Amino acid sequence: MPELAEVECMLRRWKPDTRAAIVGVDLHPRARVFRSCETTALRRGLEGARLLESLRSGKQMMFRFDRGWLALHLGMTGELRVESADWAEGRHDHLVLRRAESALVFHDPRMFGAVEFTPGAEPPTWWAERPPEILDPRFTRRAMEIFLRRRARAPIKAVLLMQERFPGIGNWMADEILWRAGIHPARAAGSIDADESARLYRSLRFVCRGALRTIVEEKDGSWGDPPDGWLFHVRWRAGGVCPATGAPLETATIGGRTTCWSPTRQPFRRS
DNA sequence: TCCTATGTTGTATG
DNA sequence: ACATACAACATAGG
Repeated sequence: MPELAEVECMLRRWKPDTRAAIVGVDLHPRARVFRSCETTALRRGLEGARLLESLRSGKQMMFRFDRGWLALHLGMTGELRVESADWAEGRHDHLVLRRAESALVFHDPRMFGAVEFTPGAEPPTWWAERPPEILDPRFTRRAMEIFLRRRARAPIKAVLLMQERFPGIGNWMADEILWRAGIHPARAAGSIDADESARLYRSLRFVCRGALRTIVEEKDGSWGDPPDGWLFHVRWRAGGVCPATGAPLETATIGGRTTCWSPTRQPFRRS
């Protein structure tokens, strides 16, 4: 499920609260989501702790407590919820942080998600070294182009999914961006010319901004759909047509992922 | 039964 | 050492 905007939406459910301390931590240490987590340190660090700050970098979430840093990744099916204080954990509720008035729940059926805990005042180094967000001024067209040149032989679709340069982009957003930029997903990243690169950069920022705006409008803790006219609304539909040209869409596996594009708007060509 | 799934990582190969 | 491709992870739903 979760790409940039959905992760942001989940993040906002776990709001900082400097008054409410964690009074209980429920978890099953053998669950796969704890594969990189020292669960005894997590218990020790979070019992009695307060959530000071909820942060996000791409799809990665980071919760700063007064006694340590809790990193969560939602994988393919992860969700964050806030439930009542007496919440009885269900089958896929892997981590429950209980407070006096409510419980913070991390739920993930497929367990591709991950939990990590770093005790103390300093965050882990990977967090300190996180790449710039796509909407950050430090995400420059030049930095994007240098990255594309380094990944010259890989399909552009696969390159857009690389979190080290395009944090938050997932399968549907990558297709949306390439459709908007008029670039065929199988094009080699190194063959993108200056005009295409300018369109790609603009589309990246447009789609990120648009996706985030839809979630900001939501009040009830769930996210809305992207705006009308986006590829998103038709990309999984059998017989879907391009919102811009009306021509039939195409689907294939590119970069290891199911990919949808409009052959009329995104013709394949070298250059 | 078989196929799919909005993600990442380890491993093999070039 | 670096870039690329792909199986594997675990579960639910069509």
